[in-house]
Amino acid sequence: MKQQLQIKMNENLFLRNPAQSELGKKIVGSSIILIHNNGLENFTFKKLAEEIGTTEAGVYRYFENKHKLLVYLTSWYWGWLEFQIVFKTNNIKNPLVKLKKVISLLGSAVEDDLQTDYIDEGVLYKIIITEGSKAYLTKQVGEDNEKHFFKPYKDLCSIVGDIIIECNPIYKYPKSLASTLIEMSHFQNFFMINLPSLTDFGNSKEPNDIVLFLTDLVFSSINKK
Amino acid sequence: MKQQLQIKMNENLFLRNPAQSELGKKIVGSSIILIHNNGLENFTFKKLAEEIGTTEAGVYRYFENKHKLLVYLTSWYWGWLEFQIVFKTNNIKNPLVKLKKVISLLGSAVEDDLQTDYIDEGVLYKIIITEGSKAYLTKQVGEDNEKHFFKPYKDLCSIVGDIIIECNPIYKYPKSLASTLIEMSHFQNFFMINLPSLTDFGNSKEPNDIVLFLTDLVFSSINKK
DNA sequence: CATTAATAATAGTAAAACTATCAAAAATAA
DNA sequence: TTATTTTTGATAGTTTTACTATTATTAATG
Repeated sequence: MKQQLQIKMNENLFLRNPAQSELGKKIVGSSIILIHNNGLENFTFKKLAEEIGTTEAGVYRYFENKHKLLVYLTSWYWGWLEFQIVFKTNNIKNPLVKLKKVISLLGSAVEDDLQTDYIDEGVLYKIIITEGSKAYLTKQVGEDNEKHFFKPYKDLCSIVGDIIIECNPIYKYPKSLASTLIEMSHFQNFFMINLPSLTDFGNSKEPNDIVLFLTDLVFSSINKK
Repeated sequence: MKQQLQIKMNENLFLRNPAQSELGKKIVGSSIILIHNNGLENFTFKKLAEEIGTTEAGVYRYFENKHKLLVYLTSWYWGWLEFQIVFKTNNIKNPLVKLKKVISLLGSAVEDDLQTDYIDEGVLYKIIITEGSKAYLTKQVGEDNEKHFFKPYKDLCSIVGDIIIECNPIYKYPKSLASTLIEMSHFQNFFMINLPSLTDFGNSKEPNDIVLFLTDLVFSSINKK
């Protein structure tokens, strides 16, 4: 019997749980592809409905609107990434080694995880880079936060922050360094591809160079005497 | 005769130059207020037209669409900030002192600059924090970049990168550190206000704490032996 | 004063973002 | 297995957004 990874999602993000039906899974899976192809702004529920052979109303039965769907996708991603990080650093005792591993997991292109059949994590990673911050850069961030929509993201930051503290218990800015690290793993990637002069990796276009930069950035901060 | 600061804007951002007419100035000035009040997503040309007593068509004569207007506003801001930075660090010889000054200019709340009558820089700063990255986090970033829409932002990053290089000529990531610094001066501010657990300033809510964090971050990186 | 250019007023279209209804199909429970 | 509930498909409709077009009026300029 093959195991399936299930990410527990906030119930307020959807009207009907998309993970529990074929149509729901198609909505989630195809929305990732379509957002990647069209960009969030040009992605519509109508296009999505056509793509998967249902109607607009069919999509609306699962998600109230585009914003909730985006928050759902980003939450799923952060939950998935937290799992990856916890899983893959589980046996590492040395916090410095652990932190290095985290940075490389954050920065390297994600390949499709076969544990989840209907979601292509590689494409999801790409839309998180371009569209991810739009989930919280809104007027309703406060309300959304009260509904715990950003819990997976905050949990991940918290885990990274805790590792930083393990590395250096007197470092003053573990949370801000963690959020900086996570945000920059995406932004430097976006810049490298799209606005290369904002980075030092415009020529190589090598994701691992970002990992080296972030490693240098983080370890300089926490190793300072 | 009182001096007016004019920021030179890319001609492709508008259909008619808003800086050269009363209506144009009202469009720019009020759009800042309305985007701040409604958020970019709920801001429409219709609301803007009503606010300033013209019609939708009136606004469309100046800006092709909301995206171009946003890019215009962000460009204006980066151009203005570059001017502030160049002006206020002009007499500083020591690059370390200069860099510190830049960080504090980036991180501190902007007060209304009286040299520009129709733009409230304080409010503009706030919308740049929340909406600024949406100017380039789009599907058409490549095209927009070819039209040099992001030149003011790139110029600013370049100036900051050059100061970093002056501080430490062998530092390997001046451009990425510059873009990290600039992005984080906004993101940490946004997080501090809206998602405080992602920062170490949730209690104080003091912008200057962000300056201290960023100063520590940058100087740790460039002072490493 | 004549000409050109900018604006206001009005109207209209296409698409996006929803909501509602009802019948058919599928899942589930008795 | 049938009865019941749930989910989906098909269709239709509303409101708002994002735009374009037309013409008369007003303001600027030569």
